[in-house]
Formats: sequence, C-alpha cells, structure tokens
Amino acid sequence: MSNSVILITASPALADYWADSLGLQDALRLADLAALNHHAVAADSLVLVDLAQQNVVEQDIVQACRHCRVLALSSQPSDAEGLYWLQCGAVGYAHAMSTGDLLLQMFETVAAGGTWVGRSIMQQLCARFGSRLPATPTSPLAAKLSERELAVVEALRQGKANKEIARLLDISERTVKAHLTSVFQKFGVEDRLQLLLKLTGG
Amino acid sequence: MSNSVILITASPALADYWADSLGLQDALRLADLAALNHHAVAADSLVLVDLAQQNVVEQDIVQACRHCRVLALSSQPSDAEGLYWLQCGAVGYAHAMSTGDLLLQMFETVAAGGTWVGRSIMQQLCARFGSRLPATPTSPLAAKLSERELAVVEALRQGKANKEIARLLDISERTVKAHLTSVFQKFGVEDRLQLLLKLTGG
DNA sequence: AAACCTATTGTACTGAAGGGCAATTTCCTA
DNA sequence: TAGGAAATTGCCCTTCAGTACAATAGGTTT
Repeated sequence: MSNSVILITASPALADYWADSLGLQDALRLADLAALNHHAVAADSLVLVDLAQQNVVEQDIVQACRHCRVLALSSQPSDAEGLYWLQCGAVGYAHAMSTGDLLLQMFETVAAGGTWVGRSIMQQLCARFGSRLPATPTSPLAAKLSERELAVVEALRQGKANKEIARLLDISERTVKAHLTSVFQKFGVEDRLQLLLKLTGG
Repeated sequence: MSNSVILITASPALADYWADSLGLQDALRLADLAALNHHAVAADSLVLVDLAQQNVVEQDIVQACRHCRVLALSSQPSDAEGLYWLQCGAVGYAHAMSTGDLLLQMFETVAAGGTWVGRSIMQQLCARFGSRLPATPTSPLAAKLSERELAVVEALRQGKANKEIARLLDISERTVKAHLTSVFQKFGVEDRLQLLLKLTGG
C-alpha cells in the first residue's frame, strides 16, 4: 500500500533526479508548496520539497506537514534551515542532491514512519534544551540515587548551600560534598548548577 | 567498511532476534552497557542496547554515545524514555521487538549517519526546541535587564561558568561578574543558584 | 556642560565548592 | 563469616564565585 509521492520543485532536472533515484517515474510533480494545499492529495502522501527558491509562508508548510510526510531537501543545507522545517513538522531534511543511496535511505526511513535527520541537527536539537530531563520520579536516574543522596539533592533544589544542607541533615559539610560528588557522577554533570538545570529545567 | 556491531542485552533470545534480523551472526554480545566502557571497542561501532532492565548510570550512557552510535531499543517504548536516550546521544530509539524490516531500516539509517526517530518523539523534540527560543525577548526580564546583562543571564541558563561566558561574549571574566552582580541586585537574589531558581522555578 | 548610566576592566580578598586520600562504622549478601 | 556497598568524616588543596574599592570610556539626559 505505497502511498502517493509528490515532488515539489521548480527544477525539472531535480525532479528527474529524485524520480530516478527513488524509482518513481510516475510521481506527481508540482511547482511549489502552495499548490499542494490546493490539490486534493492523498493524506499521508510522501512529499519531497525543494527548498531552493522557497517563497512559501509558514502556514503552508505547517499545513502540508499535517497532512503529508514532508521531506525537506535543500540545495544549501544549514542546521538552522533544517531545524526550521523540522519544527514545522517535516520528517526529514537533507541535501537536495544527496546521493541516490542516501535519498533512498531517507525515503524508506520516512516511509517506515521514522524521521531522517543528520547527526549535526540532532545534536543541536538535543543541545538546545541540553540535558534537561523531567525531574519526575519515573526518571531512570532517580532510582539510581541512594536515600541520602536524594535528601541532599532535594535540599539542593531549594537552592541551599552545603553548610545549610549539612545542618539540615545533621551531618558534616564534608559528607554533603561526598554525596554531591556521587550524584554528579551518576548524572554526568560537573557541578550543582548543571544538576539543578537537569532537574528543574523542563 | 562495515564497523563492528555490538548487541547489548541480558536476553540471548533478543540478541538472536537482532542478529537474525540484521544478518549479523558474528556481532559481539555484551550483557550490559557498563561492560561496553570497559571493553576496547572500535570507535564509531554500532551499539544496539536493550533497555529492558537497564540500571546504568547516565554517565555510562553518555560515554558510550560519545564513542559509538547507540541504538536504544525498548521493550516498552515511551516518548519520555526515548527523549532521555536521545538527549544522552543515542542515534535511534524504537521497540526492541520491531519487525525485521524496521530494524533493518533503523540499522541502515544510522549506519548512513542519520538518526532514526519516531514521529511522535521528533515532534516533542521540536516543540521543546521552539519553546526555548523566545525565552529572552518577551519575558519580563528583558524590561529590567540591560542588553549585556540579558546575554549573561542567557548563558547562565545554560549552566555556563563565568569563564565560559566571558569567552562567549568576548569580555573579561571580571566584567561578567560585574553584570551578574547587577542582575543579582535587580532580582534580589544572592547568587547564580538562586537566580536560576527564580528564573526556572516560576 | 554637568550629571548620569552602562560597559568595561583591574587588584585583591573572603568564602564556598569540589575533590584526592584515607579512615571508620554499619548493614547486607555470597 | 568474609567481602562489599553506603554513610560518615577529617585534612588539605585547588578552583571558582562574589564583592569591595577604583578607574576609564562612551553614550544620554537635563
């Protein structure tokens, strides 16, 4: 049940290249994204969009992404551009003149319900909200902390200093540091600030 | 030049399934992630990890992801879990018992340098990414703080140290401190930790 | 022009944070 | 019962954070 495929580019040569690479000689070809939203295309179609001379408004992009799986292909890829389209709902972003193998790869990936993203972009996505994880007790990390470590972390979340935490738990300041050092290691952070971000940032 | 592949799971049956699906009868098998970091595995190896009974520390995960391409496979997939592993640096996340086709798909995708992510997770990633962007310009902080102070605060929110902020803004560390002192006063807090709590915790 | 604000940087000081090394105690498991 | 984590602490050391005291320079406002 292969859904229909739509190639969107103003360049016939590029459309040919895509069609050849993917073995889709009968794919529907359109000049621009706006046209897509005026067509009665099958829902969940696969749409390859050439980002060369995009003069589309964001609304068109979002709408297209809602109804179809959009593969954004740029002749001058940049992480910023990729992130933009992915935010709009695209399921893939790569160079428009990628090798046939890579194109096929992307094609099959998105057809399988996945998302094709280059490593650099994925890292940026992750780096942006950096290591912020839900502080929920369901976090795989919470389980790794001992009872005392949890208590120290809990106090740390209140913005308390080591000395205060020590008084609070009735232990020495050195012990607080020991617990914290252990927690830092388990969370892969370097100091209380990063730990706090990891816990509260979200 | 196929790099080595490592299967990490406590279940021999699952390892068999993976090996069969991917045609990798000779893949190295390990019981848990921690073992990986004690092995001298080839850099950039492909690592399939069973998330079933993972009692690993985040540091181990991050380290593994730094050296290899980690495919996280869960027997009970959830977006939260997927996001967690992706943030740690995994390049793929899916059901451990995915169909052979899908597994192969993921395998080839990450081997090609891409990232395999389900649609739902990608949307979450993008949603969070987007929501972090307008953090500064619209917030009530902007009114109180000068341009430079905002820049410093923005860096602080990333958990950066004074020295890093200085390099980032190309000013001296002393100036960073000056800006911070000013910000502390405006917000009525005593240190960066409390400032962070005031900013993120409400 | 004088007053004022912002940005910038320096020196030097105090105190907190974090960790290395080492020891003790308790409690639990092979 | 021996071994092994977890908790505890001390001493000492390095680095970082924050501030007091000061100074220079470029703008804006009055």
